Amino acid sequence: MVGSIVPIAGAPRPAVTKDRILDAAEALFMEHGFEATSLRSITAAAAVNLAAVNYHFGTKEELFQTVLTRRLDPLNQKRVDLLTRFEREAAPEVLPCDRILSAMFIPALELARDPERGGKDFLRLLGRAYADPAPFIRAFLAGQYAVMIARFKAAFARALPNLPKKELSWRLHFIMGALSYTLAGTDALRLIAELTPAETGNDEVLLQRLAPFLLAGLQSPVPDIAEAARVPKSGPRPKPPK
Amino acid sequence: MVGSIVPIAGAPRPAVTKDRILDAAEALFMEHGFEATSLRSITAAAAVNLAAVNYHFGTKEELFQTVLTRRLDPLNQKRVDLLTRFEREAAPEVLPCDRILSAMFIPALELARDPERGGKDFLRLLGRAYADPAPFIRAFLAGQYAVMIARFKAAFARALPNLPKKELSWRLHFIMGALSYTLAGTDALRLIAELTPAETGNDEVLLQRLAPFLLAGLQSPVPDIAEAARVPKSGPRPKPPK
DNA sequence: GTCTATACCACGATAGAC
DNA sequence: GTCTATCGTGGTATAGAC
Repeated sequence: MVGSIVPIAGAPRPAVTKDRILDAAEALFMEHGFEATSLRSITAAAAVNLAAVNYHFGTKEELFQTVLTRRLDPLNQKRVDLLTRFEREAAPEVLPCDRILSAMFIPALELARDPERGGKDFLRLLGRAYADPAPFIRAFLAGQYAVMIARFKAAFARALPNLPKKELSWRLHFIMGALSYTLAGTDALRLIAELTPAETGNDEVLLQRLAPFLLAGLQSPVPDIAEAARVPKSGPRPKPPK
Repeated sequence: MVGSIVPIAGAPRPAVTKDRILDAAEALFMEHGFEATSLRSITAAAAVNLAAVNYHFGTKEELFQTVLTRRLDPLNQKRVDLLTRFEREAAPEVLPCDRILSAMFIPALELARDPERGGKDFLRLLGRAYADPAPFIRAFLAGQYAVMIARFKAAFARALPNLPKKELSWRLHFIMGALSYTLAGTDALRLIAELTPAETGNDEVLLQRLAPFLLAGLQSPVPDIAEAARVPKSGPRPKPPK
């Protein structure tokens, strides 16, 4: 496996082929998405041979997964660790929702501010991957997130004992959707909201605004779905006589 | 233009080449996404020649845009019309937030229940397109949504007079994110939330749950961003002494 | 105007030489 | 480990048949 034999000289080898490919791939995947990024452009940017990708990673898909795992594994681990720490600090009381959400957001904010680990660009890539229709990407992310989501869901269930489990599942789903979409960046969509690039470029402020928004939805009363299931054909329901 | 001269016989011409391509493309784009769908698979499914796409639509991108426009233009027009109608019915009082959200959701629900117009499958395609990183898709959708979003933003601004315009822009952005992600379907992600396919398959119930969630966030008090801007390095802020 | 056959170049992947 | 050569498939363009 990698590193079974260390290099003879511990000198500062700037970047081995494998790392050069990973760095170039992260930047290009981030900019153009998975399908639109060619292996030829990656190997050209990394100044390595085309076949090196196949040798080190197998397929383009495996390369993509490696790019994601490199950052995502530590991120989700930090989230779980931070949640555990918050819960212990709050014990014996139940950790409130806003603190649970903080345990999800704070590690992401730290990552966004650390250019050494990819910074906000990686969060953009992650958000895009989260919305990608490619089955292999969806299956991969489901596995990556499964443990973290289960852990956070249990924490929310304790904080919201009156919320049905199924409703909680939906709300977590909505939260992940809004979060990933927001992190994916806005590009042309920022025009829709009439936000200037300066306002959208700061991920910290962005997540600081998103968290209260999601918190309010999470803590809202349970809707009566059974009654509202039949939607009138564009017809107004509580219409006043005038 | 199309239809400048009607066919000599008004017979039920089942499907001309152009429509056959559009129908096949819609189904395949929906199933595999834009990049992963080949023109050869589309023309094979439509039983037309490969070059017919180039003749009728120019490029693959233009074909994709045409597929989207066919459903999206009427959908957004209905949303604006319904909002206008609701506002007139509520006059002279200001239309409340939940009614404004209804004007966005009801036409989408009707579309989801109409297989003749693509049904829920089209909404899935739309949600995926909304999250696609391809620049041409983002720019296209920004243009498609610009008028509708501006109209709804004005309505929300009247319903929430104390909410700063900038905060409202953000919240609309979050709403569009959660909505598009939810409509895009869940596939592998539904495993994260531990939802069964039967529970996720019903778009009506899904949107009925999403609307109250978003409404609560939309109406939540304005957060104090200035003070919260500095996030501690994983450090707990309101930590009680123990 | 419509449609077809065909050619072109870039892509991901792989085998085999070095 | 690295490289060259090559294969099948992708989007695109065009010449020409109906």
